[in-house]
Amino acid sequence: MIRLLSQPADVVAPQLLGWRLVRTFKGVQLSGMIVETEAYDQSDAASHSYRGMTPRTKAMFGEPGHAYIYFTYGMHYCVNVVTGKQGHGSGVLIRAVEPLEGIEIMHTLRNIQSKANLTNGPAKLCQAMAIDKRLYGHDLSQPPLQLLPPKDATKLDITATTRVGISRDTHRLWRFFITSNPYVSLPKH
DNA sequence: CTCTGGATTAGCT
DNA sequence: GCTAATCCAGAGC
Repeated sequence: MIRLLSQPADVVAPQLLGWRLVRTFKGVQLSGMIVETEAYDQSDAASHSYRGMTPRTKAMFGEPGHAYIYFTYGMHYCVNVVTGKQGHGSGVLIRAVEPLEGIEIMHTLRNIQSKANLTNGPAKLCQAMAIDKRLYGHDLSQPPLQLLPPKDATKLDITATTRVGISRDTHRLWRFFITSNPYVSLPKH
């Protein structure tokens, strides 16, 4: 797993599709299959690591396989899997998962009335899985937040597009999702 | 110190 | 399609 994660973010991002994100929360297991990712690298002006290491982005420059979590728009958290070698600032943003276990708890954590999906957006899945800054820098090989390989080696049909919500380096095809999966954040694009 | 805008989302028009 | 919500990192002075 570390062998995979120490590669560049744009190489790792499509390969994390089909992996599971497992959160142990109050003794209950919440899990989902990763269906959408985006790559960010220090050479990329859209990345938080572009301007070098700061207290906020420290984890992106740390060990691969740990969590880089950031807070944005005054209310949302998003989670990345740190990639690349120690000292290189890169990571893979988890943009959507397909809920597998603990779906009722996720509904409670999301606290929404609408039928909008539970985990089809980077901040939505963090809310549904109780992921916030307490897990900043967490080693994803350990509970209470783990990244686990797919159970089977089915070859996935993957689509690559430009990334969502950025205003610089917009041309890179660094967003990856499982083609036709209903749990991606923006099926069209 | 002050200012700006963001790897977003829900709810309304 | 539009925008409020609501915090703080990063930049500029």
